[in-house]
Amino acid sequence: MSKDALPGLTLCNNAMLRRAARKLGQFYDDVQAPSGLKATQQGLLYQIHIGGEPAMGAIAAALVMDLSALGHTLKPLIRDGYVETFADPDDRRIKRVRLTPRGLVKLDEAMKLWQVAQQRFEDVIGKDKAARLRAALDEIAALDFDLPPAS
Amino acid sequence: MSKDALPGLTLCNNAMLRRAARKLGQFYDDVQAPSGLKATQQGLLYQIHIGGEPAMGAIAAALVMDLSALGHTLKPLIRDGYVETFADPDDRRIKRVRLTPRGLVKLDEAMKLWQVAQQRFEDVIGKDKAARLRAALDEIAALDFDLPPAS
DNA sequence: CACCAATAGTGGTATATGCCACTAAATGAA
DNA sequence: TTCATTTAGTGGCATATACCACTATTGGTG
Repeated sequence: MSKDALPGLTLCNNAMLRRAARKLGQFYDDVQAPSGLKATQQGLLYQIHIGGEPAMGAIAAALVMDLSALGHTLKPLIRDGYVETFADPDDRRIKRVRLTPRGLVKLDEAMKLWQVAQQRFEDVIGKDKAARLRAALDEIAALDFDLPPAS
Repeated sequence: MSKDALPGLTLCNNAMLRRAARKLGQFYDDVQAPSGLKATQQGLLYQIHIGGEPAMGAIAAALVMDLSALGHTLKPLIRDGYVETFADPDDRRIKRVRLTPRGLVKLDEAMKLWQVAQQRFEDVIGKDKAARLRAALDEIAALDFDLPPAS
């Protein structure tokens, strides 16, 4: 069997997803670079902002992200003074997160650039297609792969 | 706790893409774990396999990945003896990559698990929808965001 | 030939993410 | 109340990825 006959990685849903994520991530990062925030950081700040002093676990769940990964990602943002954490008074296991005033300003700044990137992407790909894509991606993020055997 | 009233990050194409990539990546990784390879590594081995001793730059281009990122990602695979590199005799700047016999065996093993993950995902999401999704993702990976140079 | 610009990779540094082992705090019995 | 269990985070380690500065080659030019 010749290698040339083998199907490319175009068939792998996961590989395609990652590849597109790299491409789009580079684009959004590029546009948002002047703010000093990566697109991921801007998204995280936004999530915290609209979350109402969310618990770390809540953020991680919303972003379908490992809790420890969230903790690591948060560190540069805390170091730079954009977010701060505090223990929930009713349950000291819970650590809540909020933006600092400085973080709020920075988020504002980054959001303006985000709009530019978002707009340009949708101009290029088409608004409808983008909406359909997001719907599909949302569905994937919500999937449950668990096999339904004994329980 | 439904904060779905606010314009969540569901609107950001990039955030949605990353989130779905995390989710799907975790699933594929999980299924492929018994092989000892991450899904990304399996994809990379596969790309090398079908590439015919590709140059590093060619791999990076195919995967829409930074060249230096590829170099770093390759290191564990070289360390574990799955791939090896050699200089192109006609152009010593170029470094070509190939699978070792051991790498080929490992790829075979991982591909069997990949099929399981791939199959299960498509069972859950629907084969048509998966195909359409891959097409959209392929399109994104091929986009050119450069502003028209107004020449 | 001598030089300079373009090309291909390397290494360092930083963020993004995941898993695992471990700690602390709350919970649910016994 | 006491103790096992569950829940929420932390820290360490490893891979994934990007950008930048730097090196080694190759090619084109005067």
